[in-house]
Amino acid sequence: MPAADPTSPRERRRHAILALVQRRAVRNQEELRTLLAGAGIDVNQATLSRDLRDMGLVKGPGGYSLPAAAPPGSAADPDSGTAIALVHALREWMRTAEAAQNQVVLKTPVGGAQPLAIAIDRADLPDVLGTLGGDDTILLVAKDAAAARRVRKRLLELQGGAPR
Amino acid sequence: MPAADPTSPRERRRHAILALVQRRAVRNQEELRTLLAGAGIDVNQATLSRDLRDMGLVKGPGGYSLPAAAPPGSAADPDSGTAIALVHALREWMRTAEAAQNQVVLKTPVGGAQPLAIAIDRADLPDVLGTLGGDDTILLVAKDAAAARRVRKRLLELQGGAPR
DNA sequence: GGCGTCGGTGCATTTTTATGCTTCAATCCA
DNA sequence: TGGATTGAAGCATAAAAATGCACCGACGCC
Repeated sequence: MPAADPTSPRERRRHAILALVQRRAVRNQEELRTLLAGAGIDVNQATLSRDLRDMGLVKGPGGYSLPAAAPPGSAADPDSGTAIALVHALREWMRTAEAAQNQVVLKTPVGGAQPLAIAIDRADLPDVLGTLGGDDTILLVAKDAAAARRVRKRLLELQGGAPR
Repeated sequence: MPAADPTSPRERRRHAILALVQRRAVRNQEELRTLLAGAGIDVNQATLSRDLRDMGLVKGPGGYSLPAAAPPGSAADPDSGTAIALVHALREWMRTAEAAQNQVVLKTPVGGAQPLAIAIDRADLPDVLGTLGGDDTILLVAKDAAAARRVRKRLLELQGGAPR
């Protein structure tokens, strides 16, 4: 299982994608492919399509970008696939989870915070009042310390839990 | 010039699109077409593509959605087309602009606030510290009352200004 | 060491989206 | 009223993105 090794080619590539997309407008996958090639990363369009999807990037009139983390109850897809998506995202990105006061701080590899934050938002977990995703850190806000601890526990369970 | 009449078919359609997209996940334009047809609105895929672009909707793994209005200096496309886009957006959506204290309140038709807010964000206007888009209202925050008045004036100029 | 499993990627193809060009209806003058 | 102008929208097609399938290399287990 060649997976979340922090320096796997896959992860390097995704970091590069993230950096590119934040720096300049990237209008399509072919353009992205060229840019990556310039950075010595060769990959085909199919893989980029999958990367972009997995990273949660969105495509708008101005090219690809990170969606801002939305407030938890907002218009997101209501189907129950979100739970599965969350488990996936947690396994892929969550490195640590610590509760502090009424907050939970999650650490992720660089670039993982946004997609994970989005997955958490969409899952609309109880006790989670709001989500704030940075680059490699996510801050979850809960009502009080007890709620924060519950959230942390639940995330860790989900990550470790049910068979893949 | 069959344009921004508040009840033009075009505007009705766009409101319907907005409502649909907020209510459920719409994964592609064909699906959107079917949904609209169910609401008695017949339109082809090409027009939807243009609607979606003009409204500033983005497509992510979960379907189409409104991008959250970002803070003004954030990662957006840096090319100068933004200015033109802003003029377009203003003409399409801005109904009124009033300054109050250090703020400017813009009114738009229902559903116009998000796309216009985004256009304003991207244009990165001087004096604009932040933008908050609702459904038919946008709040711009400036440093002080004088700055707010300048912003309002500038927006009105842009809207009325240069030949189309 | 051989074997089965699994994730990741490429290739080929389908599906989805964007767009050039055309038509049509509404508006504005003269 | 007649003619010019303009924007919206359709049709056909090009461009871009998603995906089924196959392969390959890494790893765990026997």
